[in-house]
Amino acid sequence: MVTIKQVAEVAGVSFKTVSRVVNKEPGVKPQNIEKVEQAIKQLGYRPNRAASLVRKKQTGIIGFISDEISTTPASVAILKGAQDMAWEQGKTLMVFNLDPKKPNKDKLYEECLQHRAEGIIYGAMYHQAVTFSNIFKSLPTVLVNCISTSNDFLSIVPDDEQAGYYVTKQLLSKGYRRIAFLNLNPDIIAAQQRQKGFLKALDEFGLAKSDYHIATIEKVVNNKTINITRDVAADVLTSFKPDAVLCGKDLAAINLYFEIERLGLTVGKDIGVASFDNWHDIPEILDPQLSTMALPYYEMGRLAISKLLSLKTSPPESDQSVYKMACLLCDRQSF
Amino acid sequence: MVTIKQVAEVAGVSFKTVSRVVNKEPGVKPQNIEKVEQAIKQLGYRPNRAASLVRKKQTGIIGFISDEISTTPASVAILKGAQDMAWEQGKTLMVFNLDPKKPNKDKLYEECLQHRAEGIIYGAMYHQAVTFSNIFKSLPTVLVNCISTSNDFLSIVPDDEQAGYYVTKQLLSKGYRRIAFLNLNPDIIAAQQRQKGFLKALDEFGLAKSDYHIATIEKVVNNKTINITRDVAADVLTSFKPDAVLCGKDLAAINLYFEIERLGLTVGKDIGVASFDNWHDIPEILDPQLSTMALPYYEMGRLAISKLLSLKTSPPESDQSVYKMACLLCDRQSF
DNA sequence: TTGTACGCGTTATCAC
DNA sequence: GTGATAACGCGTACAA
Repeated sequence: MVTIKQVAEVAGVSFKTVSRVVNKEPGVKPQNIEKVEQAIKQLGYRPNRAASLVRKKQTGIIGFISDEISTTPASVAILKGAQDMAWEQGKTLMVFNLDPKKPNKDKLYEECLQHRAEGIIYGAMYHQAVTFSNIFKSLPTVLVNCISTSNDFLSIVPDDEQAGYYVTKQLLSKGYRRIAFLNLNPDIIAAQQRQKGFLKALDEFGLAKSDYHIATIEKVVNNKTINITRDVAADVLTSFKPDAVLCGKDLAAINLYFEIERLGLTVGKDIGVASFDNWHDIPEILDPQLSTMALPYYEMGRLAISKLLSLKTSPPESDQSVYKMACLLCDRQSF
Repeated sequence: MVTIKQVAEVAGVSFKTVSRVVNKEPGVKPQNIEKVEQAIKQLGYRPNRAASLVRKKQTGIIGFISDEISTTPASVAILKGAQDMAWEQGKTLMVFNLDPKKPNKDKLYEECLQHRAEGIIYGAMYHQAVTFSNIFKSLPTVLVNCISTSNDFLSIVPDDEQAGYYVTKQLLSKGYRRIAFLNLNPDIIAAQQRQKGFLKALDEFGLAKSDYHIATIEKVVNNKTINITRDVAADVLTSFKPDAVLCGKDLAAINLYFEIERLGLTVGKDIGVASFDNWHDIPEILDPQLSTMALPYYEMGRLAISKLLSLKTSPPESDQSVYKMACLLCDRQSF
């Protein structure tokens, strides 16, 4: 490997001058800059990142630990947001994924420490509460899409209550008055908060208990969540007869569309449909295209980096701060 | 930050002995190992990876450059496979994503070089031909899900021809004799190769031209691919009247299911459906569940690392080697 | 504007 | 078994 000294020799200057050119420090004769740059090109020199990191106190590395990257697009979007923002801020993201077979957060955190990361982002695949060991206190840490069970980290989560509230208000303001909510597993945070928002919106419009219906489209069997949208939708559509259905996730909305068509109804005409996620290409492949509350994963990833960087300059106001990010409605044709 | 020397002082040994313990080198008195480990714990010492990398020749770092991580699950699965295999081999993956707005492979490659990566994996989101500059020759490089336009890199791609051939044979052996192939954009490699396999299987069964039908479900307008499955399916189903449909991707199979139901037919009973991808949760959310050719992205990621590591010990047999990985049928209930 | 001496935290060599 | 000492490639401080 070519070193700074070899470049110096070829360029006919001291290696320090080369260092100055490489790091764009001011105060080098243009003539010498030229000479050095020529030598660099000629020899194919690349700065050795590791060597420079030893000397510098700031490594510019941020560790990103993800709880499971493959199953949902959520963690991917978060990662992308974080990566983009990190890049813009001149930082490098080191990404580590938990092994789903034997998840060991501490081991990955250890890895980050060894790389002298300046901070850690922990991203979860769905909005949940996670328990962290004390080792996580070693560095500034920001949680994304999850909160800590002991409430001691800065967290960035989607504002699921706002999402439930907003989309319900939109349905109501378009005239729908008999809404069924096919919610996710009620044990998860998102489901609880969305339901809260849903009820709040209904309440504001003065709707009675008989005007809405809430059902669950997920069943947990042996720790595995299974999707029962098809059956639940069939039941709710025929018995409750809603004029609009709010669905817990875009994927399940596929099932819902099928049931609605089977009953001879048309989505967006006979019955309104709204959903949550804005999951990849799903909303656009459906006919009519699905109006859905987009979960702001990308923006959450971006914000995580900003917050992390500002954490380092100014300590957090309180031990617990949870940033709830507003969700936007992707307005299409389903209601 | 705690250094090896501080540990040595606390443990009452020389810093080289600490280094030996940390790196698990043999030849240290058990007594001293104990002392050192105690001191490490007490001080909270973590080895400085950067410093170690300066001295070692092998950095253990592999660069992973992905052309666009967010749009498709493909690159995510490839990444995960690569990450798992790298971890098993004691290597660290440094992940870089191309900026879709201004993709600059060379810049990211440069980054990898500066980190003294030992090799590079370049992953694409769909099976395509990519052009690389000469800088990519600097390190052992393996391409995944793409080939080089100049055929000078080891590539790992799905065997789309085999996939098309295999799934068609399965359809035929189940008795289907009038098959429509709703293929992807014919400009992409996957579409071409699958069609080749499709035709080969039909030929082996001695089917005439009138017994099959090929249509395209993607249209390119202003460099944007749009999905026209719904219309194409409606047309093909009513005019050609197939007894089975082979669909280019799971997402489009959703549209196909809708059209089939609309015509009063039942998937898996009146008409067989097969597809390609095994895209996340889609095949399982459909009713009946979709039988589809799984693209072996995860395994491709794993193989990429293996091949990369073996490249370093033994140079490639020839300049161009393309590994085509077989696709497996995920047999469910749609045919 | 340029160069020298030194140190960063670690691994490698070799003598004890 | 152990520990000086050198070396890795580079940044910092300061002198020239």
